[in-house]
Amino acid sequence: MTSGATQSIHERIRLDLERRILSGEWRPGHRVPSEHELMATYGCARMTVSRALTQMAASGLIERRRKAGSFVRQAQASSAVLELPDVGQEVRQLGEAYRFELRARVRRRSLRLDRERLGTPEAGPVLWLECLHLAGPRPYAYETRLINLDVVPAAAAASFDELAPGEWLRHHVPWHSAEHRIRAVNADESLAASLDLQPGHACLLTQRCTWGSDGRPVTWALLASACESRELVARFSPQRPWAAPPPPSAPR
Amino acid sequence: MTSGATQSIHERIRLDLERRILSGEWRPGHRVPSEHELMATYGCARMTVSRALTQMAASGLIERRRKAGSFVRQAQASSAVLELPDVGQEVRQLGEAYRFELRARVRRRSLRLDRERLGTPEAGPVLWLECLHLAGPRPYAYETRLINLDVVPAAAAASFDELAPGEWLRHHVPWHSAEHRIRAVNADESLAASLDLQPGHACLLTQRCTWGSDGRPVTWALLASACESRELVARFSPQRPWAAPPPPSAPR
DNA sequence: AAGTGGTCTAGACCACAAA
DNA sequence: TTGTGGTCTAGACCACTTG
Repeated sequence: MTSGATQSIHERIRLDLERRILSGEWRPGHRVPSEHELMATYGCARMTVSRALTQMAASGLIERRRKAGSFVRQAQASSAVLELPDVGQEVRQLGEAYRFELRARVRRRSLRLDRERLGTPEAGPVLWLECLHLAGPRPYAYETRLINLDVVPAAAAASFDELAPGEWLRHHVPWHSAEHRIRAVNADESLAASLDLQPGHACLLTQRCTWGSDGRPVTWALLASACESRELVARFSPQRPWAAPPPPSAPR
Repeated sequence: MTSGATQSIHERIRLDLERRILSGEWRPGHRVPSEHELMATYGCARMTVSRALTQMAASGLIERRRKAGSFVRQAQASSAVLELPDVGQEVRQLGEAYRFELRARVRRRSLRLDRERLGTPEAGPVLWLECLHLAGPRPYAYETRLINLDVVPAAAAASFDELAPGEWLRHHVPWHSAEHRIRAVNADESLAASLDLQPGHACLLTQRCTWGSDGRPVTWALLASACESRELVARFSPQRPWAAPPPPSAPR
């Protein structure tokens, strides 16, 4: 009924319950049948029912409370998944030729501002980079970046002529958590000159701070784009707020 | 070792494996031990191991292939969870008094532009709203909104004097998917006047389109704020990109 | 006290894909 | 062909928490 492909029992149960919730038939606060009731309804083992309910609880659709039961949660459209591709990918998806130019590269002991940006008290060496990303002949985004050489010493020797700093880091730092701050700004003279705009032109800024698996700050980056060049998209779907992105490629 | 609270076996297995991956010990493409090997390692049933691996696959950390095994996936820091609270909540979190003023309210047959914004060919009735959100005495954001009265006929009778339109909808429409587009813009004269700014001042725009559980468009909204007022934050953590937000309150 | 969820076991059968 | 994951069963014990 609901889909064409072969469907496991726990999947069928989950989709049945989700349909009732998403359609509004079961309002927030409504009590979902207990595991024993669902066992009887679907004629299956308790673990199978439990699996369906556990998934729904993980996705935030229901809340489970011992002795009380499972309840439909309040709608929570307050978070969405924001896609943040590499600048290069972004440009190529627009059908434009991508290239970048390294505009500045300074190795230095961290200044106070650097340490504030990285959120660390340690006064280690850092690498300061500025980089212009181009879509065809036009400037697309101006990147200023700080790399913590205490954490990524190899960056000091990187040439950044093939890979842009952001991509280079993604290839050399195993994994990380990150925080993005998005805001608008009127371009100052320096930024306007870099992006070939009039001063005052509205620009979109995305500031990213990244931490390594040990919690130490890896890099801080600010990406500025003219308002007409760049737009960010975030999507929310209650069906699968937790879903994994599709496999980009098979390993090996 | 890893945490203080009591820890289930599947959780312990998952954290063990995640630590190896996040630390870089197991690079992308590395083969994770098979379920049988992990059974032997941890001395538990296969279902327990399977549960840990299934969760990791759901979160995108590994990829599972029959006959081949489970493999560490490529790092994918390209998506982050963007928090998008109600404007009212946002203002109150800044420690300011929140109120809003309804500035326009028009019921009409949908214009062509309305249908484009809603993404529907149907020429049904719509409600056009404009609304100023204030933080203390200062304008905080200007909202323009279109509500599809075919889908939410009750909105025609709503007064919007207690609840802002966005909150009213969240209470009256059961669930939905949504798409957000974020960009910057120079304020035109009209927007500048509404937000008490100079024309040309950079503003952050978040445009939201929402669909009901049946896939029909519910509402389209544009929120504009002066660049210094508002900043969006998106976080990425490979540990739990799929994690449900904490329960805000118990149902009932 | 009792109902509910949380977890676990020791099997089982099957589908799939790589060797 | 065979190892691997995907799913399921029919129990079990425990913890929690509400009635």
